[in-house]
Amino acid sequence: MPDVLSLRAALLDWYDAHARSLPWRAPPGAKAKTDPYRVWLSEVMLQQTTVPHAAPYFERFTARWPTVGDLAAVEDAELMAAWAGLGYYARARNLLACARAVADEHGGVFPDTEAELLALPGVGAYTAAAVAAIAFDRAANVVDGNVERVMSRLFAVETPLPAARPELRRLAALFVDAHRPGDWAQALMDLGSGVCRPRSPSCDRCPLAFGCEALKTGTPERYPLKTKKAERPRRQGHAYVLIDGAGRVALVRRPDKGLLGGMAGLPTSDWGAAAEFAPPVAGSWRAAGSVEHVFTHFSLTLEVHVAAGEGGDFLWTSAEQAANALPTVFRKALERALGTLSRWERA
DNA sequence: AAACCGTGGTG
DNA sequence: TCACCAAGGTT
Repeated sequence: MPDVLSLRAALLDWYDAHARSLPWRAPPGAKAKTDPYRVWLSEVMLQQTTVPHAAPYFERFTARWPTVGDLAAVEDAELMAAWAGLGYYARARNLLACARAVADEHGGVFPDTEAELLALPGVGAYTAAAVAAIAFDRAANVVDGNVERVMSRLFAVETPLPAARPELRRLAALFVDAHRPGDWAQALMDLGSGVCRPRSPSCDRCPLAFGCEALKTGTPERYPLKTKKAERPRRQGHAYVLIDGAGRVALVRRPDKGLLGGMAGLPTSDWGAAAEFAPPVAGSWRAAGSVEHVFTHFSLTLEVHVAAGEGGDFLWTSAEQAANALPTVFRKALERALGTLSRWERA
């Protein structure tokens, strides 16, 4: 059994020397903690999202909305447009709901306990613990995918995920301490992302190698064990790009719930095993080829169609503004349509 | 509690 | 190529 105290000391020492510098992070041991607003915003953006993908969004958001009060005052559509491309759009809806809850119910100040944080929209067990530890120095058990992987390897846990979650959480709790809880959480995540990686872990650079049970087995990358995932079904659909004389594009606002909820979108058919061509308005529609997109739980082929037209119950938006406000699947379709149009015009 | 919910990088 | 993966939360 690895010695918890030695491992703790080794990882904190390693963090002091090797901590990544990130836009939302205070240096190791810093007396002035990061603004809770910035910690919270970064944690929400980083849910299931890589640092390189989230970082530019974080910079834009904090430049535009420096405080939680500024964010709370933003219009829904403006926030959804700013989130476009980051994915998991429920996060953006909950982000706004959370900012408004902090503004209206907490006097514009983030609560500093895990329980109160957990009650906020879009803040689950992980995010509540992370904000409590990093922004408020609370001894919270911060468990994310990195921590699960590190624990599963340190203790060579043979139970596969997701069944192993409770056990991994108990193991992680063994290390939680009132001494530097925020640094501890971030040290574990830096270790998980840079050293104890899912594939080809760098055990030769690992400060915890001396106590790692998985390393002793000779195949540390076997951990954590996982149960097989179901395969992704394939769906088909049509997307309709209607363009008026001023070069504006007809967009719709998608329903708040469900896939891409609350986002601007192109008019489309239903998506299923097969899709019927039924454009939203009559006109001389021309086929512009297709685009592929992969969502979490299905793959989609979208046949793109273009026509000239105007009026109707649409949000008429300049092509440039549309490209910036649309989720990626529709941005692909729009680019396909515009590229095809310019080829036709040259011919 | 299993299913749903995006995107881009990677080997 | 494509399956896997990333600082999860909600229903």
